[in-house]
Amino acid sequence: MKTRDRILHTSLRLFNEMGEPSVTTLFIADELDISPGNLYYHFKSKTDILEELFQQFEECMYSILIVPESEMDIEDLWFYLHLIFENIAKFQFLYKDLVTIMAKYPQFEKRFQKILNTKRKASISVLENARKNERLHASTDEIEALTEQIILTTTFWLSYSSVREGQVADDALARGVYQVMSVVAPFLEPERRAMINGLKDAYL
Amino acid sequence: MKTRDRILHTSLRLFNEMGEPSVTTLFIADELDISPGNLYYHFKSKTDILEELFQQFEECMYSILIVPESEMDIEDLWFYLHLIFENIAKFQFLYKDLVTIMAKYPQFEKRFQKILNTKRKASISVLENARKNERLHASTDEIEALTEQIILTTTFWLSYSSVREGQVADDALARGVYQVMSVVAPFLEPERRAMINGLKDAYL
DNA sequence: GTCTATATTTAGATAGAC
DNA sequence: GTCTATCTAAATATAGAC
Repeated sequence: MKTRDRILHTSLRLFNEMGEPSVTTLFIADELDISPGNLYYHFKSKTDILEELFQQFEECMYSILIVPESEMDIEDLWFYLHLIFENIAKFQFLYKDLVTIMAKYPQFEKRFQKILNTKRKASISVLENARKNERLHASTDEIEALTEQIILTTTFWLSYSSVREGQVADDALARGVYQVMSVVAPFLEPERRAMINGLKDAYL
Repeated sequence: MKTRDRILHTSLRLFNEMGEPSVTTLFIADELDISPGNLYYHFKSKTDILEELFQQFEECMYSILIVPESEMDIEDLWFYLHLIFENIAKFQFLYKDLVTIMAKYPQFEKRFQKILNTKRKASISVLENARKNERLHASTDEIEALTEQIILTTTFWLSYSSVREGQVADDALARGVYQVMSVVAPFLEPERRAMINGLKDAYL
């Protein structure tokens, strides 16, 4: 593995473990047993490391978001949410210090907003489709509020876990998926609603 | 107004407006047209300013949280959520950079967790009570998930607004209250549910 | 209580030898 | 590509005069 890639890899791990504001360039270099000068040979600034990681994040997220929309069932939703949450967990440093990072690196703000908007559109599309197929019973206002709730929960679930328990627990992802499903459940037919409530015993 | 109080007052305003990480002691002093030395005469460190503001926050929050529990109706909930959200907005700097601040000032972590736990207990108590009175139709698991959802939403609604729109809009509070109500609505009787959905037209 | 001037610390970044 | 040594800038904090 080349030094440049090791820097990216270790930076991501340290950011996720300790929070981006606590990780200095010197610390990254120490962790890799290389000199600060060497690190700055490969990246001209800390911002450049962030920029490359943010690009990776964007690519991962969009590759997930282009897939679905029309032919998604509730079982697919469960699986799909896992994909989203895994990607969020992979770049959790972005989410945990979201407001701080957006203030410190304003070049990311519009791009993150665009991802949120894409997610909102995907969510509304899936829910409207489920309504057409009579699997979801909700008004347009309810679908809008439900979408806000889904995006808010996916975005801040790891922050919430981390503040609540002082760290992100092993089952935080599964709990996040369950939590989002529990928001959708009340609008489903009784049998599907029971299925979601049953997921708690099966997975948590 | 004494200098010490002016420092607290202006610090809170600047933290809320710009985010705690962006506000230096020098900037606070400049804003007040006093010298840094004067600021450090009144507070021996930036942490001391934070400590006093956090205490104010705790007192405000607990004074709201001891009140209710048993005899609260859905109309009261609407009013009560406004109180909570107003207090959160008053100390929004804490919420917007929550994870960052908890990492930088670890002495606040347990105390914030205690507030979250108190809120959770209050929420469960109110919901269980509503179930007893047959105004809420939900299982114990559903009440638990609903409570998580309510706490998550109140805690991160301002962060979400701020990231989504680049700032906290004027109607962010009202939208937050509506959003929480919309999470509870599906578990209510049709007439109360319709009332909550009607709140959108009335207030937003 | 308040000021000016300065010290301390630390993170980010560069220069130049190897 | 990598190292050592060093620089700069910014933020926190202190000393001592008034």
